[in-house]
Amino acid sequence: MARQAAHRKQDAAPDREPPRTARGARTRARLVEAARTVFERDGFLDARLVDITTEAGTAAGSFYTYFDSKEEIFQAVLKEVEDEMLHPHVRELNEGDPIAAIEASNRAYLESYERNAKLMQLLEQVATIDDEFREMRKRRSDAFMRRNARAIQDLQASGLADPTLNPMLAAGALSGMVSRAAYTNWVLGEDWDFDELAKTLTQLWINGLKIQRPHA
Amino acid sequence: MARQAAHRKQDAAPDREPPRTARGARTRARLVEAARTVFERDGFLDARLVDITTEAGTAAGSFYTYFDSKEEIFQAVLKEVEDEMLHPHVRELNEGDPIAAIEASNRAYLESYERNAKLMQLLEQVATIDDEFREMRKRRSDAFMRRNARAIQDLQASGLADPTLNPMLAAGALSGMVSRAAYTNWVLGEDWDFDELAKTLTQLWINGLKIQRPHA
Amino acid sequence: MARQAAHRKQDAAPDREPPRTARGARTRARLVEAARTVFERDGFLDARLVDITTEAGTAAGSFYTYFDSKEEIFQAVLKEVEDEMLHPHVRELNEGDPIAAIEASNRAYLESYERNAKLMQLLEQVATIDDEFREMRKRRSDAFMRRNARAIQDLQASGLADPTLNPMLAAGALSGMVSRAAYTNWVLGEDWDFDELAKTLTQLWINGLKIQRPHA
Amino acid sequence: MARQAAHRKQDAAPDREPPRTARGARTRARLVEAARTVFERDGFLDARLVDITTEAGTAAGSFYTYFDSKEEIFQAVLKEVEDEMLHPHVRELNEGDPIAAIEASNRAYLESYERNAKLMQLLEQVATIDDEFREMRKRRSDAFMRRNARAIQDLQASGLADPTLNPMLAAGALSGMVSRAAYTNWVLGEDWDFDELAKTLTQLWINGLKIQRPHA
DNA sequence: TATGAATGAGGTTTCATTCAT
DNA sequence: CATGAATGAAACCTCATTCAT
Repeated sequence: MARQAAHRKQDAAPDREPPRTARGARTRARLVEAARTVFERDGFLDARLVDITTEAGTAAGSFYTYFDSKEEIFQAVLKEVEDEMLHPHVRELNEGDPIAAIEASNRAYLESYERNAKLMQLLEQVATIDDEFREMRKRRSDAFMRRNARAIQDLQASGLADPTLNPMLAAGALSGMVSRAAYTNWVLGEDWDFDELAKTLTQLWINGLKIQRPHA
Repeated sequence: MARQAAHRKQDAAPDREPPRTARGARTRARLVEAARTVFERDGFLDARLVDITTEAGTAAGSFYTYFDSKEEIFQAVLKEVEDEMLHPHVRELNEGDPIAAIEASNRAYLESYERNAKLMQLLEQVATIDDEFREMRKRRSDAFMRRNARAIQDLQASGLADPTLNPMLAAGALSGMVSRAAYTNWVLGEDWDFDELAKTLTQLWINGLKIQRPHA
Repeated sequence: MARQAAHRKQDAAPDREPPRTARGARTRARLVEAARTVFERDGFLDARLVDITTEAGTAAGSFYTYFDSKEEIFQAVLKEVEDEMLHPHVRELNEGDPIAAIEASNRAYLESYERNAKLMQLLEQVATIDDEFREMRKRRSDAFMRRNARAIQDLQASGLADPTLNPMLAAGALSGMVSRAAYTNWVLGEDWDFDELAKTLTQLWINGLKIQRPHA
Repeated sequence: MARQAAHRKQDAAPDREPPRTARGARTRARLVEAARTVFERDGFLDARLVDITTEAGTAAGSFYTYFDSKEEIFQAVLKEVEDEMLHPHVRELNEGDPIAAIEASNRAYLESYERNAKLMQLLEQVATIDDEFREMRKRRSDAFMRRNARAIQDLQASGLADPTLNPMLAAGALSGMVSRAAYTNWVLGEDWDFDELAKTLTQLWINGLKIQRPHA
């Protein structure tokens, strides 16, 4: 296939079975690791399969023993690093202090973003290229948004947040604010101070929801 | 190629001169229009030069009479539609009612985004692909951010906004919130209600800055 | 293109590694042989890569498995036939009879030139086209010139050659005379008699240096 | 036509008639002058017709009002500078001192070569590319060779030159020696001292023919 | 005669994918 | 399972030449 068309939709991958032998597992693992290296270095588009196999120290043909396409190995890379890809969400919002919870959540997200900036940039790129991946990503975001929306609803029900806000939309918008700010800072290279950024985002989030400290 | 005369190489595109005849201007315009059609239909990556020339009804070679690359004609497309590409910014924040100004600004941005959703998606894609374009875009965003930051500072100085916020960061974050929400809605297809969205974003913006109505 | 990964660019060809399999070596050899055939038949400029791959019986793309450009495969052709590309030089000038040595050397050169006339014509052509190749060729000529110059110096020191001549320049000029005559005859098609030519050149060389038979 | 084939033989040019108007003559002259500039700067192969017309300050299409091909304008350039393209020949060999005549002739040739080095390089290039031009050049060389051969014959007849030499071959070889040395020096960039070079070549020529000063 | 844009044949180059060993 | 060479479909790009104005 010509290179320019490499990102076009391929037919659904029928969940390939895992390698049968230990050697196979090792080779596959090497390929996934190499793919991450190459993707982060060159971006998804500029990464050639042969770059990945070279980096992995395998023959070009071996790629197809484990993957059908660049998209597929990219999915495998993502699965490998799933834990590092956080979404901004407020954990345990109701337990104890909601403001502290929001702050902790934002800081955790920003720290993770900074640590994995190259990967996050990659995600942004692939999301603009590959429909399937874009939808996968949206599903994940939506899940987080719903979770945050529930937390907001709870606060509103407790009289601790602005009751005029649409919880779903507010959750979506505030999550977006944080992730966009992180993108601006570490992908576009805005060079904001980390603490300032965390503080400002948290403040805007809290102000935005008009969160008040619960009555003790 | 070795035989390529060295003196002819040009690194930076030295602002190609415009067509000298009416016919030339027409052809160029047809190409730019065709490019926009093809880009919006197929995306930047899948657009082939031959698609553009075919759409424009010219020979493939004519492309190079006016442009050197897909990137260059994309720039021309952008220039053509520059007015439609708004940035979220608050116009005339201090004259009269700042809340109304923010609301008007956000609505204008969202309307523009909705109208040009395909183009905005394209922008996002190209920004993840092409460094040069990414930087151009950042420069524009920064300009708007600074403008909004000044408006926020003025409000803070007048005692009408949360004085603890870093104006620059707040401006960046809130702009990002709006543009990210628009992206989520019209590119990722979130399908939020327009009025709800506008209202929520404005509310979050106002809450976020703790803006108060000026004393009459 | 902007998307070309920067780190992949290579300015100087970093000595491509040889094929790892026998099949690869065979294919490469077929390509080099085909290239020689096509170059000699069509000249360097008119030779198209597709002609070479067709002649070699490979796919067009296979060319790039082994070479980056027409220039590169031309170098490979030259390397293959290096032994046949003599420079006019006087071997073992001092051992025994210098006149016989000069004559033998000239005859050897002319015979080689005649045998490889097509190739020599090719060399002349490429030398006028490609700077890199021109310099490579000059380096080789210079080496031979220096060698002949030393021989001339020795003769001068022994009182057997005109001591007023600049050895370096004389060596360069006489070598040039021979190679130019060969070019005139077999490339321009002058159709001189081989023996006459060899005799005349040798005579002019000997006269030119005023070489005398050593005293027995 | 594709560029790579630009040097292929075109059908014989049927001696185009000269421009009818003064303006036409001026445009043609500008084109020829521009062609020389561009050819000397870029070489024959890398010169594009559009470069020439741009340099001449005319439209691309105007080229075909006066010439049919790059070859044709090249011929026109040559005609324009015919006087500067000397061949090494011994003028007025018999009148007075033959040695002085040879020296004068060689110096004149070398001076001309140095002055027009770029042009001479161009000649070499085109001679390896274009059959028609190669033959034209050979015809001219042959004429000079015959002239020199006659001079040599005269000297032999007068007992002033080595009678064992074939006059034609000797003339060809010695002319070739001089032109090759000039090429080596000013095209290949050997950087020999002019006077040394002239002296050496003359000495080799005289020695080669075993020329003796005529008896007064 | 001058203009400069339009044409398109013909080459080059890339690289995902296949396949014989 | 591993290898690495072979394939060929697509793209790109150039520029001599033509042509409408």
